[in-house]
Amino acid sequence: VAAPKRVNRDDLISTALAVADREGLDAVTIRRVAQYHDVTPMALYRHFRDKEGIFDAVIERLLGRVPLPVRDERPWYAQMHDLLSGLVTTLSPHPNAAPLVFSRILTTTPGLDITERTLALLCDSGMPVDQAAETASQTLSSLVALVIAEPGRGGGPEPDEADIEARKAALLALPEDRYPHLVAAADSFSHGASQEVYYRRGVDLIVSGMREAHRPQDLITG
Amino acid sequence: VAAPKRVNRDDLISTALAVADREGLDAVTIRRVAQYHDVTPMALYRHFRDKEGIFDAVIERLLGRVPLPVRDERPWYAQMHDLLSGLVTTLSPHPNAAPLVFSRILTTTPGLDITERTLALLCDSGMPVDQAAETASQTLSSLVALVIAEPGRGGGPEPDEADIEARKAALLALPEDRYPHLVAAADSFSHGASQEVYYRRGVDLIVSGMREAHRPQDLITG
DNA sequence: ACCTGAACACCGTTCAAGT
DNA sequence: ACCTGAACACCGTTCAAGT
Repeated sequence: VAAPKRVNRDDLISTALAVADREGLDAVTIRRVAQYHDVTPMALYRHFRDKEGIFDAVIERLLGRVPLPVRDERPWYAQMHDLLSGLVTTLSPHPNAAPLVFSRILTTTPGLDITERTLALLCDSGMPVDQAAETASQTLSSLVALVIAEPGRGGGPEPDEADIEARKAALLALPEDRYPHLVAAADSFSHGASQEVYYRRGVDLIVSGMREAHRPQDLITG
Repeated sequence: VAAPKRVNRDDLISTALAVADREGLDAVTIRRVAQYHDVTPMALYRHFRDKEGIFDAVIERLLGRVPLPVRDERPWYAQMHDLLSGLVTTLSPHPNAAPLVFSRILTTTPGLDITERTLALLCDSGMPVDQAAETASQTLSSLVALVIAEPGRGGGPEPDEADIEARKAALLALPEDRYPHLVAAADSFSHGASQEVYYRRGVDLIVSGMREAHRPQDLITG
C-alpha cells in the first residue's frame, strides 16, 4: 500500500512555480500539477481553495524570500536601494510568475511587510503618508514590471537563443528612416547589457525619481 | 437571407476589449466573442490567427490611440512628459487589458513608434543608445505597471464600491504595531487621491529618474 | 471568401463516495 | 483527514464541409 499522505502543500507550490518557470503561466494547471504528484486533480482542493489559491501561495513564497534589511543610520534612499534590489533579485529568476505579484502585494503577509518597510523609508524622507502610499505602490509595481520586461524575454515561456536572435533580426529589418534609434539599439533590446546592470539601473531610476518627489513645484513640464 | 459578411474585424476587436474591460481578461474567450456576434467560434479564425492574434489586435488598437506629439524646442524631458502622459491616459481606462501590453511594445507598429520616440528623446538628452534602449524599455513597462496597479483595483474584474471598502477594512484591521504606516495610509491604498494626481506623480517619478540617469557615478548607495 | 458542424484534447470545479 | 471517480460546463483548435 502507498503512504497515507500522498501530497504535501509545499511540494505542490514548488511544482507550480517550476512549471511556471519552465513553460509559462498558462501551463500551470491543476490537472498538470496533480499529475506530477501522481494524484487526482481533486486532491489539490484539500490544500488550496482554488487555482487562485495556488498562485497566492506561490507569490507568498516568493515574496517571503525578499530580505528586509536591518534598519541602520544610512540615509533613507540608501536603505531603499537595498530593499528594492532585494526584491528584483528575488523575482528576476521567475519572470513568468512576476505578473501574479501585482494583485498580491497587499494581500500577502510578506507583501505587506515589504510595503510597510517601503512606506516607512519614504516617511523618513519627510514625505507625507498619503503621497508615500502612492509612491510605494507605484514603485513596487514598477519593479515587478522591470522583471516582466527584462530584455531578451517576450513575456511567454523560456526563450532560447534562436528566439532572441529572431527578435533582434526583426528589429534590424525595420525601415531605418522611420526607426533609426530602434535599429541602432536592436542589440540592446534583444539581449541587452548584463542582468546586473539592467536591474541596478532600473532601481536607480526609481530611487532617483523618489528623491525628486519632495519638491512640490512642477519642475518638469517646461 | 442574412447579409453575406456577418462579422467585421474591427467590431470583433471592440467586443474583445469591451469584455476585458467589464469582466476581466479571462472572460475574453473566442467562443464568447463569437456569441456576441451571433456567429460560430470558428468564424473568428478567418480574421485572427488564434487567440493571441485577437489580443495583438486589441493592443495594436490601444497603442495606436497614443498621440505622438509634434517635436518642438522645449527640453527633452518636457516632451517626454507629454509623450508618457499620453500613454497612461490612453491605457488607464483599460486596466484589464494593460498586462497584454508588456509583450507587445516591440511587436506592434504603434508600439514601435512610441518606443522610437522615447528613444529619440533620451538620445537627445545625451544618453548613449544602449543605455537609452534599456531606459526606454524600463520606462514604458513601468507606466504599464502604473495602470495595472492603480489604487482601488485588485487586478481582477471591475471592483465596485463594496470591494474597495473591503480592501480598506482589511488594511485597517492589520496589527498597528507591525504595520503602523500601512494602517495610517489605508485610505490612500484603497481609493487614493484623484486619478489625475496619481498619474501625474507616476510620470514625474519616472521622468525625474531619467534626468538623474546621466550622472554615471553612483550617487545612491550611501 | 466567409462561415458552419462535428470532433478532439484539454480546462476548473461540484458532488458524492471511498478509506 | 485525505483522496478518488464520475460528471458538468466550459475552453482553443483541427478538419472537412457547405454556400
